[in-house]
Amino acid sequence: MYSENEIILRRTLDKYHVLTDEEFSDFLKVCEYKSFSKKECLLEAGNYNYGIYFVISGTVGLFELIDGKEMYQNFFLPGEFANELKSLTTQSHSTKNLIALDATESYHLDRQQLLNLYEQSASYEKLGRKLLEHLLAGQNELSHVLQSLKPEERYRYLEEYRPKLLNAIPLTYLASYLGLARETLSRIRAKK
Amino acid sequence: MYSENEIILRRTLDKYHVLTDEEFSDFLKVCEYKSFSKKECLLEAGNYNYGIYFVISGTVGLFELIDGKEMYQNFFLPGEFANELKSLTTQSHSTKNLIALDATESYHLDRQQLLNLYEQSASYEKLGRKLLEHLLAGQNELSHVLQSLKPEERYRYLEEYRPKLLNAIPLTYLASYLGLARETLSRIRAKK
DNA sequence: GAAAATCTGTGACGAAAATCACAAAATGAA
DNA sequence: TTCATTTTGTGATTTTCGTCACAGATTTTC
Repeated sequence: MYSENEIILRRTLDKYHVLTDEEFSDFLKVCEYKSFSKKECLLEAGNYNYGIYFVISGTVGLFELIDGKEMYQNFFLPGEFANELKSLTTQSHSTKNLIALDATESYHLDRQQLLNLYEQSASYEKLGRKLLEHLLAGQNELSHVLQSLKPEERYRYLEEYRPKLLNAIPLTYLASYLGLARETLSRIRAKK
Repeated sequence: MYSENEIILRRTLDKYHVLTDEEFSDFLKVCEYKSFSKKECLLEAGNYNYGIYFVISGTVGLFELIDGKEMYQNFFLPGEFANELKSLTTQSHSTKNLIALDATESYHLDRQQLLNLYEQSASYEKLGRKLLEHLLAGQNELSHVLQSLKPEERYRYLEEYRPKLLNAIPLTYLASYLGLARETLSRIRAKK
């Protein structure tokens, strides 16, 4: 009936709001399977943003080029929705890049088709709202970590709350995510 | 017909999604006018979170006590929705405080009544979703500022994108918001 | 499997920011 | 107004972290 990947997607959506079979079936129609090889861009700076990606397998990074350096602002693991929200909602060109950090499988959800869904039923609005609530809570927490925690505490925070990132992501990228120099993070990890 | 404050509220909502007169009228029913004197708490750490506040006049700060120090994580000015989202959505006790930094007028929007509205019409869901999109974009930006910008650049960011905060909020509180020592921010402001 | 590219570890060093300390200024309360 | 409290400015000192440099390790590419 449903493929393996479709079941994973549904389980993920269920965490936010349970769709009926019919609603989920319509939802699947806006999903287009796309795979990316390592280092391929899902969204490139300067380009228009056509939607978001549900990560099935692999890893996706969000970064911005600042003084020629790739500053990572977020990471998306399987079961998460990789996005660059600002350009998506304002319909402007993105200043950031979404890049596959490993070979990655995804469903692409087209922006306009998502908007159509929103008009179709309050169920999709609710799903979107709850997903956003979840994303915002996470982003609040990240800001807090950066505002108040010392380098070592930031690392401990990752260990405790986002341990999967430690294995999946090169330390170099994690450093920019945590607002630290690569060497500092390396030394923190070295002791103990 | 509508009071001054109700018109301000409506104009604010319109920025996200336009409600019909009837919808807005129902919306007003969940709004309860509340005023706070300076230093009064809208939400206290340890307490249950009963909703969000639309700021009519004054200033509201969101802070968390860390090692006995008040670390400010956000500020809300007139026309904004003061909130502590995590405890609101998870229905848990708040670890943070919402406090009036000046004499403040607000509408309190009761959590359960908001949930009822969501069930009533997709229009409210859409409003909530769009408001959340806006909040998330702002929070993404703040994280970026904290991840990538040096102290002086953080101050310039405030000057450029949130200049009202510079006047409305004591420098001491802004320092924690920007992840800096109070003295550092004072010196940045001193030169030039 | 060899070469290239990327990523990590580690020392030395310096710059930047945190901390400490205290005085001055501004604000608020009685 | 006066006193108390809060907020801000500024110097001296210490600490932390970023920067630079380079070697070793790991991963990718062909």
